Amino acid sequence: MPELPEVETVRRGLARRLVGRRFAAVTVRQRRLRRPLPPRFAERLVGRRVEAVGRRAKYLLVELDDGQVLLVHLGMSGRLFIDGATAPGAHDHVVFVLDDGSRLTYHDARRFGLMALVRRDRLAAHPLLAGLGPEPLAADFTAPVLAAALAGRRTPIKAALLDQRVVAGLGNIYVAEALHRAGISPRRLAGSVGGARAANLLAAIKDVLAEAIAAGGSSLRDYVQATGELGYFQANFRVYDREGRPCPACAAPVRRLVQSGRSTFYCGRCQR
DNA sequence: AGACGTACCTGACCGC
DNA sequence: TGCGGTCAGGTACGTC
Repeated sequence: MPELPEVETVRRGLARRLVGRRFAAVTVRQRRLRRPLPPRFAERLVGRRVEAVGRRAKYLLVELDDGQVLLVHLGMSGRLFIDGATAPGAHDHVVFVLDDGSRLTYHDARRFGLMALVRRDRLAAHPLLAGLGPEPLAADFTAPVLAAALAGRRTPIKAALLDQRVVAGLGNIYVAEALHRAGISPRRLAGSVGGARAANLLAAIKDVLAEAIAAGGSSLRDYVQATGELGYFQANFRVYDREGRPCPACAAPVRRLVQSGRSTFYCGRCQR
């Protein structure tokens, strides 16, 4: 799925196209996503004007003129794209028609995504958002904050960084890339990442996310930007999905291991 | 409390 | 060409 850089790329694309527009019609073709769409979903959206498109972690926050926020999570295979008048195809679950005649389609083969409607003043307390850790690119996400979140945890650092309560927005790809940049083994216990290591890791997280956003995100097998174009950060992966190929830093072959059921790519020489 | 396995769902890909 | 097995960017839940 889209991780933070991909969601941020979609957010920027949506903001350009949606802000100031009204929903003229909303068609639900499949309401069973990870959770069912809210009751009266289409009725609650039609006629509403979009005031802003924000983001928290991997959630898109479409702010509406009646104080509601349309919250969208893309799961692993969710896409949002503006298209013309083509007929909806397989896995096009929701079609939003805008007042300028353009259409926004939500497409999600695996249906691990979700949408919710939340009052803006209740957003922070909403169960989907309340437990999220700091935004990794925010100024107040600092090395001491990261070190404190990791302190005492006996789980591998790989698993800790995937935990959205520690830091919100990283997924399997960017965790692997950040750990490589920081020279930290994915197997190292989270609680042993403090001091200079935490500072290195913090910088690596911020750098890799910022670079990926600047590149328009990554595009694996089913991720496309809001505009339909492909991001190209995947060309810059140093370890992710590069098993057996040389580490860009030391040329040792990139290795793969499985941690809590998920692939981890790393350099056994650079990462300790 | 925290860590682990499993479930959700479909498609792509690989080897036979 | 078809079939079965494996894997995929995420999260939530049950169990220990």
